[in-house]
Amino acid sequence: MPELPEVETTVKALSVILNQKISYVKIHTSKLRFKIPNNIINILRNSKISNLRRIAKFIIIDLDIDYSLVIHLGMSGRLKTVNKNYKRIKHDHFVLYFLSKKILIYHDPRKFGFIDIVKTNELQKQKYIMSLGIDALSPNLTAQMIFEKISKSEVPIKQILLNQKLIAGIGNIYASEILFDSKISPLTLGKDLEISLIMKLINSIRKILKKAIKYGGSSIRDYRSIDGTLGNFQSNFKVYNKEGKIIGKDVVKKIVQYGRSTFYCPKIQNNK
DNA sequence: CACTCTCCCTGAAAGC
DNA sequence: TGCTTTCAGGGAGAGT
Repeated sequence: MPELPEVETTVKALSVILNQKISYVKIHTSKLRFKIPNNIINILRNSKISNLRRIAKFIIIDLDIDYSLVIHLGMSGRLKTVNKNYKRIKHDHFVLYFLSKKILIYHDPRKFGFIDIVKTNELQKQKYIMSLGIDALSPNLTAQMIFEKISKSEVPIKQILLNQKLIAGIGNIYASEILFDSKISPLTLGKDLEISLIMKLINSIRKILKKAIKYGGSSIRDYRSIDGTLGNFQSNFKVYNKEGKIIGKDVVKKIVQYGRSTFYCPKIQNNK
């Protein structure tokens, strides 16, 4: 599932299309989470990729014509590139053909992702970007900042971590992994987290996400295969999807919070 | 505004 | 075996 590390890895891998000129755009399915804008074909055709970046879980592909292509992978979205001889497979929804014969494909079985085109200088005004909190890997993220926002919250920390308005980039999988690493119970309410624990939490956020990027970076060698991005990560999960696994004197337990599964070790994650 | 819940979608896995 | 049901997840939007 694409969370911050997978998006970061994808953006890095996309460097192969940097400075490339788009020659042809094909929309196979316009109805994703939102409809792909009609004008996207005209804007993209003949433009050149000038920059690639990530904002939270959004992939931003800047063009040389002051427009930016915005891609969100939702939960099953993947981007893949091929050099030529592309043959469309099921769930390939959007395809960019480059003058160099390289091809970029957006593939998304569940269609939870979306694709948008906006003027680059209006990107920050888009509601999906505007509402985002500080990036999970921002060096400016401080415990004080988070403490001020959650010190009255009755919401459990697991759910707080998923709130993109507060901290952007963490999804359901890494939320469990981060809490396990910081030995904080997912059930702890925001208001009950002392600043020292928030500092610990932030350390774990950085540690886990950076580690995932590192592993993602090594698995991305196989970027052309669709499932390549996730393969190597799973073996690194300590608790996610590991219900019943014995860790020390504890056992991984699965609970459901706000309709999302949470995996944790009740004895280890006791906030001590 | 802040919070909770439902829904979108498909494929994999579990259930029968 | 094969059909049916359940579950997974990011985030918008509705409801409270």
